[in-house]
Amino acid sequence: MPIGPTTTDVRTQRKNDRRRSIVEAAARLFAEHGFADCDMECVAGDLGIAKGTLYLYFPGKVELFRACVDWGMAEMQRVVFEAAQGELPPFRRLARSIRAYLEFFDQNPQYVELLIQERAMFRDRKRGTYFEYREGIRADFRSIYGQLVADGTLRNDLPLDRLLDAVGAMLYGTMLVNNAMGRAISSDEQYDAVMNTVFGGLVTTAGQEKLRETLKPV
Amino acid sequence: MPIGPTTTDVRTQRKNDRRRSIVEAAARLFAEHGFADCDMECVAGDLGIAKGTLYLYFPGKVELFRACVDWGMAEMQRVVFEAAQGELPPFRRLARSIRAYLEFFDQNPQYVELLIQERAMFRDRKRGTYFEYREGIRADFRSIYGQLVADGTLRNDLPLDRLLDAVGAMLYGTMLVNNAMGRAISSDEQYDAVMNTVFGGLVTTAGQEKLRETLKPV
Amino acid sequence: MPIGPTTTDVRTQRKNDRRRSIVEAAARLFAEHGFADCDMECVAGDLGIAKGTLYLYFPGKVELFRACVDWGMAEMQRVVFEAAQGELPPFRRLARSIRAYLEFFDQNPQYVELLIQERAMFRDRKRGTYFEYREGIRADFRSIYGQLVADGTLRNDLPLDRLLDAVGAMLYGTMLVNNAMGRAISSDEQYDAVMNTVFGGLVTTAGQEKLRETLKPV
Amino acid sequence: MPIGPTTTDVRTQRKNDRRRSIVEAAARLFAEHGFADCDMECVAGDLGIAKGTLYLYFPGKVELFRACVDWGMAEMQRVVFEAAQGELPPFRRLARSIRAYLEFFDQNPQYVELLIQERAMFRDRKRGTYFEYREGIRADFRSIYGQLVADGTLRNDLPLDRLLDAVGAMLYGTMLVNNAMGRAISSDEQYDAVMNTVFGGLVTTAGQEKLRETLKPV
DNA sequence: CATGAATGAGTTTTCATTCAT
DNA sequence: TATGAATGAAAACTCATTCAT
Repeated sequence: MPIGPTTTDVRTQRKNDRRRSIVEAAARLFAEHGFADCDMECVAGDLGIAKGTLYLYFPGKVELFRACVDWGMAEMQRVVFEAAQGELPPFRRLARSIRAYLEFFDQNPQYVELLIQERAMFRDRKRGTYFEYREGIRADFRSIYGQLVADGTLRNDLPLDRLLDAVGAMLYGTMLVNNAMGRAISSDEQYDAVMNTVFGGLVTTAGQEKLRETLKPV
Repeated sequence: MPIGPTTTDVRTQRKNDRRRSIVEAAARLFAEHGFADCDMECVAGDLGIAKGTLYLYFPGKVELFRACVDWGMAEMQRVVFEAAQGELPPFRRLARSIRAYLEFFDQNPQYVELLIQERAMFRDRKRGTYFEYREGIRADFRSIYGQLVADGTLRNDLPLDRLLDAVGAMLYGTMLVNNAMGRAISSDEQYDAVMNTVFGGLVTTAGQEKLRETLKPV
Repeated sequence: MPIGPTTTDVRTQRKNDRRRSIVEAAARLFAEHGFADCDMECVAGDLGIAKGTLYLYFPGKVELFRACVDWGMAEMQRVVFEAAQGELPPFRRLARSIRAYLEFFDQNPQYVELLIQERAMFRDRKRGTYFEYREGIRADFRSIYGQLVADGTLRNDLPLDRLLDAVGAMLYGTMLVNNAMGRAISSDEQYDAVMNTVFGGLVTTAGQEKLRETLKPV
Repeated sequence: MPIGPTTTDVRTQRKNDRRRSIVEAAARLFAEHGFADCDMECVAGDLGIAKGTLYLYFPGKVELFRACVDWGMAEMQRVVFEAAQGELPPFRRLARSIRAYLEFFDQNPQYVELLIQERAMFRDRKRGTYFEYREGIRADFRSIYGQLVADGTLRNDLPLDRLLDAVGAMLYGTMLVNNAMGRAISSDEQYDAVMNTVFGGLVTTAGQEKLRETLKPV
C-alpha cells in the first residue's frame, strides 16, 4: 500500500488554503471599508465566490473578522520573534525586534486598521487580539530586558514591568500616530526616534558607551 | 428700545445649552455602547426627550457624534493649555501639561473610547479630531520645546519635530495602552514612566542636573 | 379642569386599535398562506403599511402569530361562554355551547388553520394556545356536567374527567375533520351528529344487550 | 439465458431498501424537529451519507416528506385492516380496528407529528394523506357498519355516512388530543372512552326521556 | 419647538438544490 | 453511484431619518 497524501489530507489542505485566501481578501477589505461598511457580499464578490460559500469556512462575519486580526497579529509576532533570533548580543536582538515591529505595521497598514476596528467594535472582549499577542511577546522579551538590566546596560531603578510598559507604549503610540498621519515618516526615522528617546533615557551613561554603535541612526 | 438681551439672544443661549446637554449624554452613551450600537432612540431616551428632537439640534447621528468628540478634545486642549499657564519655568510647564493630559484621559475614559470609535468609523476624514487638536497643542508647545533646546535642557541633535513626535507618540501610546489594560496603572505612575523614559532620554546630562527636582517621582 | 380623554388615553386607544387591525389581517394571511410562507412584507403589504411598522406593534413574527392565535381563542372562549349564560336548564346550556363552538370554527375557519400552524410550528410549547383555553372552558363546564350526573341525566359510571375528555375529543375531531373536508357538512349537521352519538350513543338498547361483553372495559 | 433475479431486479431491490431506510430516518427526524427545522443535511447526517445522495432517491425535500407520511399512513391502514380480519362478529372486528388505530398512534407518535406537519405545510393539497387513507378505511368499514345497522345493533335513524363520520371524528380527535396532552392517557383508557361514549352514549335511558326535545335535530 | 409614528433601504444568515469529480 | 463544495434566492429584523400633528 503506497504511502502518500490521503483524500482527507488533500481536502484539509485545500480547505486551509481556501480559508487563508478568504482571510487575506477579507483583511484587505475590512481595512479598506471598515468592519461595518464591508458586507459579506463585498468579500465574496472580491473573491469571485458566492456569499454562502463564506459561511462554509467561517461561522459568521464576526468570526471571519477575528480570523483576520488573528492572522495579522500572528504574522507580526512571528516577524518580531524571528528578528530576535540568532547569536547576537541581547540589545542587538531587542533593537532588531523593534525595527521589525515598526516595519511590519508600516508595510502592512491594513493590520493597523484592523486593530482599531477590533478595538472599536468589541469593547466587551477584555483586551483585544493585539494585547493578547503583546502578552506573548512581552513574556519572551522579559528575559532579554532582565539580562540588560543585570549587565548594567539598562537602568535598574525601574521595575522591569514599567520598563516593558514604557517601550510597549512608545511602540504602540508610534505605530498608531504614524499610521494616522498617513505614514509621513519612514519606519527608519520612527526607529531612530524610538531608540533615541526611550532608550536614550533608559540606558545608563555607562551603557550608552557600550551601545554607541547600536543606538546610532541606521 | 431697551438695551439688553434680545429674544434672539435668549433663544440662542437656550439652544446652546440644549446642544451642550445633548452632547454630554451622547458622549457618555456612544462611549458606553459604541457608535454603531448606540442608536438615536437610546440618546433621546437617556435625555427624556423624543428622538425627533435630536434632529432639531444636530443634522444627523454622525454630526452629533462629531460634536461629542470635538467637545471632548476641546476640553482636553483647554486642560492641557491651562496647565501650561503661569509664571513657571518652561520645563515645569511642559511637565504639568503632560500630567494634565494623562489625568484628563484617566478621568474621562469615555473620550478615549470616542477617539477610537471615530478613528474606526471615519477612515475617510484625513486624520480625525484628535490629530487636529494635536496640531494645535503641538504648535503651542513648539516654543516651549524651542526654549528648552536653546537653554541646553533638551538635546539639540534631534530636529524639533522629531522631539515633539516622540513625546506625542509616547503620550498617545501610554493613554491608549492604559485604557486598554483597564486603567490598571494610576496616572501618577504613567506620568513617572513617561518622564523617566522619554525625558530621561531627551534631557542632556547637564539638563538632568538642573531638573533633578522636576523629573523625580511626584 | 375638565374631565375627558387625556392624550395618553387617546394614544393607547389608537395603539390598541392598530394592534387589533394588524392581528386581523395577519390572522387571515397566516391562515391563507401558512406561517412559513407568509412573510412580514406580505402582512404589511396587505395593510398598506411598511414592514418596519409591524415591529412597532409586535416584537417579531412569532409574537404577531401568537397574538393572532390568542385573539382567536379568546373570541372562541367568549362565544362558548356566552352561549352557556342565561336561565336555562344545564343540558340546554351545554348544548348551546357545543353548538356555539362548532359554529365559531365553521364561520372562522382561519382559526382552525392557525391552530394547526401553531401546533406544527411550536412543538416545544407545552400544549399550545388551544389547549390552554380548553383548560379554562373545561373548568367552567365541569360544574354543569356535575349537575347533570347528579340529576341522573348523564351516566355516573364514568369519571367526570373521562366524560369531559370524550366530549372534548369529539368536538376537536369534528372541528378538524370538517375543516379538512372543506366544510362539506354544515355546523347544524355536525351538531346533530355530536349530540346524537356522544350523548345519544350509537348502539340501540337491544344492541347493548348483545354487546354487553364487547363494550365493557378491557 | 438463466432464469433468476436479473441485475436490474437486484438494483431495484437495493434502491428500494435504501429508500426505505431513508424514509425511516427522515420520518423520525421530521417528527422530532418539524419539517422546516429539519434540513436535508440533518437527514443525511443521521444516515451517515452525503446530502447529495438523498437526491438520488427522492426528487426533493417535499417528496421525501410526503413519502414519510405516506409510509406511516400505509402502516396504519395495514394495522387497522389486519385487526378487522378473521372470523369474528362484525362489531368485534370494528372494536379491534378501533383499538388498533389508537394503539398505532400511541406507539408511533411520530406519525401524529407528521400528520400535523403535513396539514400545516401543504394547505393546497386537497386533503392530505391522512384523509386519503381515511377514505380507504371508510370504504372498507362501510359494509361492517351496514351489517350492524341491518342486524339492529346500531341505530338506523342516522345515515350511514353520519355514523362513519361520528366514529371517525371521535377517533381523530382522541388521537390528537391525547398526543397533545403528552399521552397522559393509555390507549386502553382511550379505547374505553371511545367505546363507552360513542357507542354507549353518555345520556342514561331515563335522561333520554327528559332530553327528548333537546337532543332531537334542530 | 416638540413629538413619536411611520418609513424602507440595507445586511446577515440559512438551506434546498446542483454538479464536477 | 456517491460525494460535498458551491450556489443564490429569500426573509427577519434594525434604525436613521422624516413629517404630520
